[in-house]
Amino acid sequence: MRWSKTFIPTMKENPSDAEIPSHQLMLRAGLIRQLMAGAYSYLPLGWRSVRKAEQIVREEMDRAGAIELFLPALQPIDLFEKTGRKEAFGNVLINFHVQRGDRKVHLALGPTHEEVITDLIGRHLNSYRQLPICVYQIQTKFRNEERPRFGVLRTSEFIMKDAYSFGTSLEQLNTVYDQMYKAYCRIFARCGLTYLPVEAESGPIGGDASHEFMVPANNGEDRIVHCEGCGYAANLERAETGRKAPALATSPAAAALQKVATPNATSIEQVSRMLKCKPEQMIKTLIYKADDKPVAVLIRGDHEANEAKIRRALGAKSLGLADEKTIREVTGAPVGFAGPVGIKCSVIADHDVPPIANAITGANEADAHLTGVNVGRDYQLTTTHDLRMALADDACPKCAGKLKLVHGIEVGHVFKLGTKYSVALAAEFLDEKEQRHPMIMGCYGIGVNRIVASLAETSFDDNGLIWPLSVAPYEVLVIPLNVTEPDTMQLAERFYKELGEAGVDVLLDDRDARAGFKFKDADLIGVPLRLVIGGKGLKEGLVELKWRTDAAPTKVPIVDAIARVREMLVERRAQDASRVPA
RNA sequence: CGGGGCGUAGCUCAGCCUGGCUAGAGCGCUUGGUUUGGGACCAAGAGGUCGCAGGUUCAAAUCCUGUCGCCCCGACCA
Repeated sequence: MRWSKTFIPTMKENPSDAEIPSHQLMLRAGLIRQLMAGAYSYLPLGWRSVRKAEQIVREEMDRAGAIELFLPALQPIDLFEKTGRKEAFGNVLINFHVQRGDRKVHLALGPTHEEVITDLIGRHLNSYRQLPICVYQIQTKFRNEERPRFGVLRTSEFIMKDAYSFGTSLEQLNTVYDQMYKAYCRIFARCGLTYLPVEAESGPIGGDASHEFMVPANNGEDRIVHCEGCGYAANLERAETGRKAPALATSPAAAALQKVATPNATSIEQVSRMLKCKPEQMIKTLIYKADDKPVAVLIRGDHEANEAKIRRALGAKSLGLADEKTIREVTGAPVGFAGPVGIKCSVIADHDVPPIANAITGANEADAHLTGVNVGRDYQLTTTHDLRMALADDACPKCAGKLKLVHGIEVGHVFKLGTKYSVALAAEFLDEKEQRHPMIMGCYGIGVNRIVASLAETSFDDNGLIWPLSVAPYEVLVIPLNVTEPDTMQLAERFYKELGEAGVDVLLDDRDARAGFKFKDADLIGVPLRLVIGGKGLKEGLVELKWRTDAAPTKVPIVDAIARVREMLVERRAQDASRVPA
């Protein structure tokens, strides 16, 4: 492509709306433009990268045995009513009525396609002999983001690869899951991303039934816990800690239990300010309802409760914060004054609670707290659990190391669904004994735009983007220094033509602009390999080659240039490929 | 949805507090010339319903009210 014939609106200055690197650079390099909050146009350069990422995804899905198809973005609302997800999605589901003759039809724009695919497969596959099968598509998804943000990272419309597997057994599910997991590793590695597969919260199926693929980045919305020692990685909701249960002995320094007035102080922050104590001196008492039974959960004041851990510790199916009425019944006080001393329900505590000597907690009485609260004497525990969100420097659950807390961008998710959708939509098969069973499903998503945005977010320098060869919009940028010089231009045209014929993605900067201007643009858009023609070098029969990441160019004789470029590309590709797992 | 910020030329912004001639700058754009290896220089231009609506006033980019849009923090995100 010739620069003068395509559309690459680069910008020297950062648009004021853009704050994070990927957003700024994608705008400045002319990859995207915003249409409205949460919706972006992909300009030629940006679209080429998206398509390259998409193609890598496609190749790896095919390699893993998945079958590509294409489902409608328009979906009848009934499907979502059947699975209960109209409710579950709520506002996120974009849905509307359209007029058809004298009727109104209620439609939704697909936020994902579990319903559609389950309906389709359930209708047409009926026998265990036809299973397992894994199908996928690359489609635009629509989710009404309440708050779109971070440029292209969180939008209301995005391209997603979604795959769905259907099988007759857990073994079949596990096999596909494994294949998908491996395919994902290859995909992100091929895209040149630094990625981390992390254990994710997976609902009632439990175990390791869900992994998210994260790109560590400061601006990532997700928080993940990572142990560099053993490689353990999990998202914050899931992350366990290696803390041990402490002794449940009353502190020898236990002071007298005292009630203090704390009018209107209902939060840890308010109480700590009023009593001039640190939050870590306090016990936060949260009243939950676990399968409709109230339970008091004790967490150290400066810690954050993890509901999934609490649910698992209690062995409960459902868990939610209790309503005001329940709290009054259990504590005899309004919300904000709960404490373990004398509470009328069962109590479980996090490991870090009993070691607090002379703790401060609610007095189960309005406008009052207790000080000098000590385990064993004032409240009883038989054991403790890991009930809070992991923190940096917590012990690793898998080794002797310490956990690190990092932010990440979720680029992929693999998930064992089970039979939720196949039951709701009657996707059943007949086994060899003529018994009906719901199919066992898995789903596997990849945010294609997010691959590109994650690269922009993590691979750049002061001058602009730095693309890996595999996802770069063009592989080689040919820059004739002076397009009005016939010798220069003639050679540039020849290189452009020959590289193109050799299957290289080449961009020719044929603009009549000064050298410095073109170099700045070249760095900004980040094309991996730069070939410069003109000036003194040309008179000596030399041209210059430079990787985007090189400090200085190397001079190559004109006659060798094309061969050298091809060689360099081959070497780089091999180098990149060596980082892709088998 | 709660909190905060911002809407003036294609982009970045000044002017607004304290109302007053024809609304400014830099970059970009057009034309001509000089330049030509890291975002050149000179000259001449084009480009603005000051987000929109209403109000106050002799007079509104500026003050008031409403509204729309965008950004950030939080809540939410099978």
